[in-house]
Amino acid sequence: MNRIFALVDCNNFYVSCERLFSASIQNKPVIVLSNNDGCVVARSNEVKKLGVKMGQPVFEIKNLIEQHNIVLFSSNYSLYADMSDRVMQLLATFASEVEVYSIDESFLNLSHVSLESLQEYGEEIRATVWQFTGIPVSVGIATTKTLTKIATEIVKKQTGYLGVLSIAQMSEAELDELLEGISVEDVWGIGHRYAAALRTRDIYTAKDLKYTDPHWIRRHLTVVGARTVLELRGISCIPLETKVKPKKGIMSSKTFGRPIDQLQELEEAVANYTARAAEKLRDQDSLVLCINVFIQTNVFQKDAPQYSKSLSKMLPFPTAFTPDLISAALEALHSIYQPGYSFKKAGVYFSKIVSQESIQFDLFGNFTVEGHVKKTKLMCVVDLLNRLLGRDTLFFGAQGISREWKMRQERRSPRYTTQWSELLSTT
DNA sequence: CGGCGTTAG
DNA sequence: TATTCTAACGCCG
Repeated sequence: MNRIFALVDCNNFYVSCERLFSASIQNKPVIVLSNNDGCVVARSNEVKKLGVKMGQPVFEIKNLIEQHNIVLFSSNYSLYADMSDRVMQLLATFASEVEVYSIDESFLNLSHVSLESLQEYGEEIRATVWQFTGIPVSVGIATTKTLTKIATEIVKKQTGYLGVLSIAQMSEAELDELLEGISVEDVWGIGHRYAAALRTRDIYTAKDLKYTDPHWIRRHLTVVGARTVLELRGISCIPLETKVKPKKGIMSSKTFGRPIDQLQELEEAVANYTARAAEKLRDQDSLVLCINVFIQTNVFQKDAPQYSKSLSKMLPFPTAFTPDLISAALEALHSIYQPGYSFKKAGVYFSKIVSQESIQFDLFGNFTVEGHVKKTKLMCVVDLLNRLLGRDTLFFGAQGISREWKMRQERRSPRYTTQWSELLSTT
């Protein structure tokens, strides 16, 4: 029996979240900004029509913003994450297997639904999410994950589908007709580089790609590209990943709100990023063995002196204890720091991540079981308090207090759904 | 195995 | 004046 997949994709997700709490921006052009309010990361349809691109720097569209009264928001991740949870919980009631693919997308296994009722089933999913969360979604249904992406693409771009399209029951000829209308760079897994390579071989549409020689694809687009071709042919080879896998790398990095030249401020920033990364690490019950610290000046400032350096440090034994990680990070920072530069960005990256279960004892280092247990318990308490009472209720001295280097976020909406003090009120 | 390139959201 | 962040994976040497 053929498998059936659905892709449920929230429309302009961050913008839709903001619109839930503001009646006045329903049909207005709305943009959500990246960290530091620097780039566009979400656009309402009105803004897409104006030609604003994903990731575009805000300063490039300053005039457009004024001319069209575009409403700007800083990103409000507490709100988006909470709304995402609510949507995903609802989706889980429609299928026994769900893959939460990103903050605004899930794949569902719909193999239990008959071909004739797929369209209707999709419409029920959409109506339910809308009723209980107010978030509009698009649903694409097909026999492979790559084809669900295409169905969703069509739903979003062409009017008349009302949010749901099943192409699972279509004949090969009908399918090919649809694929002919999709540019090859709009196929999932084909980015701008691969698209350019394909165009040199006169491959312009999803249909062209579907009928391309698999050996050529295998050579030039790797095994991933070969899978994409098979998926376009209706052969499912990208399985549903239902289990959340622990991350193999954890990164915490940010551009500063303003350039930094003092070592002490860099230390604060690096300590903070390390603390964040360590939280994520403990969240997935992991320990880390290798920590990498990097700093860089403003790469866009062409005429300013540039400096960029990173350094990895192996830890003596795997740990998730924030103070130990901060010490290691600061040591690395001191090795790479050069005075006389204005730094604009720093980051911390954890690699060689292992499960807490499979801890390897270090015979020669100063690892002791008692010490490990004590540190684990302490971090448990810190995490618990911060979860209950808000981030940074407890933090380490090295993280600093004033944090003047912090990113700019001048237009963040209230955390309506996760902070009692920020509930929507009418007064 | 590390570095690089590519893609995704 | 001004330009996100995070993660995965395949290939190659």
